[in-house]
Amino acid sequence: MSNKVRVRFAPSPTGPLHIGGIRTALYNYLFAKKHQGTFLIRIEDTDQNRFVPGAQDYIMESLNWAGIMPTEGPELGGEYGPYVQSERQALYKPYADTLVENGHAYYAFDSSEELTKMRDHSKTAGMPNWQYNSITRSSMVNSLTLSREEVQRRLDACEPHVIRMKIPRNEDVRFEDLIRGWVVVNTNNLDDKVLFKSDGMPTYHLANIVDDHMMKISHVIRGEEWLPSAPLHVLLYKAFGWDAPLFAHLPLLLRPDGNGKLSKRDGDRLGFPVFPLNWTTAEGELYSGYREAGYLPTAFINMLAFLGWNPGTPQEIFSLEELAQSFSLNRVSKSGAKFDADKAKWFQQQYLKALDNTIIGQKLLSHYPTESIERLAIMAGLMKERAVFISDIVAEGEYLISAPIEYDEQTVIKKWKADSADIMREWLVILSSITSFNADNIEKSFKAYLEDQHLAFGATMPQLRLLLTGKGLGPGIFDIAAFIGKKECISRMQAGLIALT
RNA sequence: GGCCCAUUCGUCUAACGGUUAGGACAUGCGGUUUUCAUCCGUAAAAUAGGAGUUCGAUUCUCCUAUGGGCUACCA
Repeated sequence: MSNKVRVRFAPSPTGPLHIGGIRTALYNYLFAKKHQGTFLIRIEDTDQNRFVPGAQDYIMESLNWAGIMPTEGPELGGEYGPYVQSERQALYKPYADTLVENGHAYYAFDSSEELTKMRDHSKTAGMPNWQYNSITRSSMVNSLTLSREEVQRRLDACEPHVIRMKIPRNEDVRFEDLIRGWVVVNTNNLDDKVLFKSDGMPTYHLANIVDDHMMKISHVIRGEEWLPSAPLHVLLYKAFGWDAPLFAHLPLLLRPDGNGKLSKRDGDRLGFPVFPLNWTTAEGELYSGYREAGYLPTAFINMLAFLGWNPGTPQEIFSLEELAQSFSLNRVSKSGAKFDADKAKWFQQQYLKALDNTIIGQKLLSHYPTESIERLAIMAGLMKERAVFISDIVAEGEYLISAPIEYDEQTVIKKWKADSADIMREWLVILSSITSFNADNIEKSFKAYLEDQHLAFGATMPQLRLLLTGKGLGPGIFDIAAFIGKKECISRMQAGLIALT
């Protein structure tokens, strides 16, 4: 790549960003990193009606959590700011005017009410796809049909109007998408899109092209939902006489069941988050997020990277740096990917397993503030192999910290026999006499006792586990015993013997 | 309806004209751990259909089907 790579993620603050958006941001980030380029964020808030307070902060916080912060953007600043389109508002009108002057655009005075009426009419007449285009514009109220004086009069009277792109008749627009190859669309299928709205704001199309040009964007990497408007964008670059950036349209993230793209309600309906972070709507409705569900950002990113991309090698676990090294747009797949919640969990499990025990211990501290980091790290080592989330360690390893208050019914029925109490009482005496109370010694002495009594380990161990933990399964029982300590073992056994007899 | 994009195991995907169509997740079955989990092994599981092009098509072309996206003074 000869020119400097500059890519952008351009969300609109209309609500929380879902994981498809994060993935788009991620691919932009990876692409920039890979090519020593710049990744920036631009907030596209040209629709004042859909603005949602807090959405912008949510977006930034999500990117920050995921570890894919841009180097230019709102609050971050940068050479090409401001990075919020509403703050750039004054900038766009002259560009729209230029297009009118050189004949690529025109003023249109038709109200949106008239237009919807128009569409409804033609629909009932059996023409479902009425468009404001190269044919119909000649019968509409615009600067192409009105006299010069009349147009000027209306403009002077501040009559509401928009500026529309004058799409040429019967031309093939072609561009090479980095993921899909050549895409060709005939302009007869395009309509005269509004570039500048009557409220004084540009539409996405205008603002996007102007900003991408001014911010020297080299590659536009965005979702497939933008593919149909890419020809319009190509036409716009041409009309301005600018070089267009290279385009790459990413496959969509699809819902795991049935059909359609992932939407915000799917997550909680299907039992997995669709959002990076929790989001509460103004009405008080909560959409759950990956962070709060307990996912490590590293696992989340790794999982997301593989939804629509693969390195071409069997390696699946990638750090962010490794992803950036390996990433390439031509290994991005063309077809939409159904989100797989099981695979997401698997990634999380892998990352938890690899996470340092002391780090897990530190995170456990908020649940067990009276415990030492050292002990919590041991707890992590004991529990993490059978956990997916840190919360599982807390939930399943509770007995490591405090004595059981109940005993698993099924295990009691299956493993607690008539003679169990006697056996455990005897063993308790021996246990009390163990001097160096570590897992090895406890195990040796327990097994020696069993041998002496001709008891089977498999039948007896669960009884000890039951007394100590209240459960029928878990980590090695001697590790548990050593962890909770001799004094605690004795008191738990005594309490258990009372409870179970 | 129109336009555009896509189509390999249930899911994510590999194979860029020649492979017993590979891997991962999930699933089944074994083994290790006298528990559970981990780990290891193993099984089942796919080229949407039809025409071409070619000595040979998962791979190239066309048609059909299916899925998806777009079709606003939303992004």
